[in-house]
Amino acid sequence: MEQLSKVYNPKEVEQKIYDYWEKNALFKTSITPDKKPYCIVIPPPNITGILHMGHALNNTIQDILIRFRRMQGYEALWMPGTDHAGIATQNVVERELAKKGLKRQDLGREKFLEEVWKWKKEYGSTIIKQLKKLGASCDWDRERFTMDEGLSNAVLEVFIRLYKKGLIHRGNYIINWCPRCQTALSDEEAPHRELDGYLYYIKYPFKSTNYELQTTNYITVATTRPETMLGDVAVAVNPKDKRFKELAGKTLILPLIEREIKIIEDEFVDPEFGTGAVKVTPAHDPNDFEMGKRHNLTPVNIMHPDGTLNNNAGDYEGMDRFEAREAILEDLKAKGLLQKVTPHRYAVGHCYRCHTIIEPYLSKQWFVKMKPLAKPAIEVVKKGKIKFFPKRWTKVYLEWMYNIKDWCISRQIWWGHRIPVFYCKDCQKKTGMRNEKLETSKEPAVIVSKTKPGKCPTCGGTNVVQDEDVLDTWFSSWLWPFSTFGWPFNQSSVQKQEFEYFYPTDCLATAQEIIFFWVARMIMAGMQFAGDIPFRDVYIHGTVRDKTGTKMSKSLGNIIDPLEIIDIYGADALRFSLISITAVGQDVFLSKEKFELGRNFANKIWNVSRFLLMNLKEKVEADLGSVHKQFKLTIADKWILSQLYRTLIAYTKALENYKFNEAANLLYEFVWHKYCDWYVEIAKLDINSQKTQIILYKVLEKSLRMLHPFMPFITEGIWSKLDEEKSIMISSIPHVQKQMINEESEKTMQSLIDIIVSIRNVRAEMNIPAKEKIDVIISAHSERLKDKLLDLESYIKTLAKVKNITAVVKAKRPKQAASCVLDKFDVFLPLKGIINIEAEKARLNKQLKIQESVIGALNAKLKNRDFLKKAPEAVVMGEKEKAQITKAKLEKLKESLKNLA
RNA sequence: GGGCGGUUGGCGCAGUUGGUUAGCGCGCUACGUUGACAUCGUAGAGGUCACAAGUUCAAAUCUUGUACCGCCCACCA
Repeated sequence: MEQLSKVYNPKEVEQKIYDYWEKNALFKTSITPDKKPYCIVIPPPNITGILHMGHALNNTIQDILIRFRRMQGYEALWMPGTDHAGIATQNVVERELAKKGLKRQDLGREKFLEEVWKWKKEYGSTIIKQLKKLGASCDWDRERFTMDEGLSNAVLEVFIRLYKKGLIHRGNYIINWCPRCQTALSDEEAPHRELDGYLYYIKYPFKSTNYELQTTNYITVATTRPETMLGDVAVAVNPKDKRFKELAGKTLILPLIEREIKIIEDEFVDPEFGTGAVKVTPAHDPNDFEMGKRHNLTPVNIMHPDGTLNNNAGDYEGMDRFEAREAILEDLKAKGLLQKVTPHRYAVGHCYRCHTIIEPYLSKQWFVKMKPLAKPAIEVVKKGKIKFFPKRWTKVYLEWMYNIKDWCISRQIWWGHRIPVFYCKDCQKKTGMRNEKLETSKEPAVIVSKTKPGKCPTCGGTNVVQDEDVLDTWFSSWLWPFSTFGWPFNQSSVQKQEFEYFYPTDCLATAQEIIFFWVARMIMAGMQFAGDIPFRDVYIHGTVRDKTGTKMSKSLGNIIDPLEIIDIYGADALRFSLISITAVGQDVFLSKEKFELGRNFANKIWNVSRFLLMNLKEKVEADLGSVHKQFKLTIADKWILSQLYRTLIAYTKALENYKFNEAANLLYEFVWHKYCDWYVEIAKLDINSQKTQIILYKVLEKSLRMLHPFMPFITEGIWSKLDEEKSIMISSIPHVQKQMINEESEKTMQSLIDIIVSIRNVRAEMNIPAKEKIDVIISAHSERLKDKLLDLESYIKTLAKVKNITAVVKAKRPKQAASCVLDKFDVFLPLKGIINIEAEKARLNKQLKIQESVIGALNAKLKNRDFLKKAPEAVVMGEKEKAQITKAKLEKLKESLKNLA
């Protein structure tokens, strides 16, 4: 068999191994009637994306699940793909154009889109390549893109279905407007961030022919955005507010613009806040918009889409909104109308793409009515058909769903699915309607269709134009779990069969940020269009942060690049480290050094495999199930097998409950601290025996299989050297052999470990060189234990560097010896001319102290009548036993101390 | 304003049916190269689990409250 290099070098092998998997089509899936399906759809990364730690964690988790299930015998499909990421991608391409001094408008829509597709072709699969480096075992033949023909068709189909049901409508509302991207955004795309700002108190004078009066007779309003005053159409007070009792209906002169506005009464106004009087700006504030409607006020829009002021802004026309703010404040101050300014902390929406401050902006947009869609999506979660892990997210989800608001889906950009709505200009002319007035599906001028109609079905006119807007990117993402299968299906198509086989998918793994954007909407879409839940489990993992707890982002420069980590430490090290430090649902605080954990572990696995291969005499064919019939097994043999299967049981349970870190730590503990530290060391005693070789080999081989979902590359690399057939990827997770779990051997092994550790301990304390072999006397607490000791002698000799062992029963401490008091044995090291009595004294005293505190606690318990009466019998028995052992130890320790003197 | 998460040895964290001498990794101290591994081995030091009250025979683990840190949601100008 081939030998391995001394240090594991991931760089050499990872790419080759991945190619081997792909070449042999090991990720491929198809309908397999005798297998149960297991399916995960990937959260499609943006085509603009490059792999960051969040991706690394998210996809490692999915790959673990997929590989684990595949090895459990499921037909495990991991459906991959990418998202067209409307605004993000458009921004990237626009930035490229800007370098050439061009704007997208210079190219025109068609040409610009060509550019985007070109960009996509060149860079759009970067992230996919990076996922492969991570080891992702997606079924790449099924890779989808949200703007593929099929997925686009699904998008249009859904739009039309919703429209026909009356769940999509178009209307004038205040929406979140990004003046930089110049598009509408949904509420989710405009997250609120707190800002330190000011509350400006502005005097609005009453109308009077007497100019003097105007400056003394006024009402004060407070605002955080003074520039919006140019769009004020009223001032509102609460009807119950006594201070303003007589003022309703009175006329004010809006400063700077000199427009006459009225004082109105509205319940919405909170008398406690500010001055109790509110400026009403229906075109620039959602509340004011509603108020305006209630009072029949015509909104005054003062802003261009780019955030500069328009011709309703008088002298301020052309200024940017924040520039205008300063100018207006100056002017108000000059006129003595700025009463005061107080610091004020408030939350404002920011564009989630470019972080520009959002402008609440009145415009005509398309909306999805969400309440009816939410209803079934709430039900399935409440009934537990869909489960969140960790559970607490259920509540977050439900709260959001209960308060769901309509979804603004139109975007004023070019890259995306164009809204399948056409307007008949001829009808518009005939009915005298203007485009702006179209609001309901009943309007004859609106034609909803996947393709451009040749002529208007109402009037036969050919003057038909398509809506300029595209759909929110998430309007395609929410269909992802079924659109990727080819929905809507033709009857009896293969796609339909596959869908029926794999859907509902099993698990969706994602980060918390995306629950509302995506998870909630997928559930609604699944229920509405696919007729069933999109997935059974939702696993929400934490956010990856830097070691100070700040979210990693490019702009902050605090990212740790997964590709760099892969380059230095290897993909397996990255994966294993990331997983083992990520507790369920907890955020991860990362620093580069943490990846050493995985690298070191990989190296350990590599080296113990290397050791095995160096010593393996022939191919191991035997099975563990029969090895105990064929050979007489030692304590250590039984112990490692017992531990193996205990580990397997716990490992499986952990993975089935999404406790990835637990499973990882179990493997680490087993492989390193049980197999390597103890079993391999013991096995060296008779490394050439067939029995030992079989067990060494088989335990490693099974460990590798358990490790494979976490560390796919190194396990495959070693596997290929083991003369095993095929790929480890398609081997199976070992089966539990319950009969191999052997408590007796575990107890004995524990005693052995205790003995060896105690001898090593004394050696260290007494500064006995490692090379110097010593004699020990071991006193068993019973005849039976003494017999067992004989089995263990050779282990002790080797592992604790002992020359002669004298086994006795219940012996007293010999003179001139260091002594260790254990549960079932006492160990004496006769040290000729004791090197250091003080050190021994100190050692014994330390032990004495520990045992005394233990016995103290135990005695207190055992003296407590309530404890004896109320605690379960097993617990009481256990404590009594412990007390007995501890008492015996104590006595011996005291005796040893006395003896020493 | 509402909701959620965290607070365990120097650092980073585990610890869900309440009962272990409270674990792990890094770091630290001492020793060590007998050929799997210095990306290693051996031994050790170091914490009464934020604080307070309560439930219980028994609490890091359950309840309530407090403090600090962090996150999410929210139309109070």
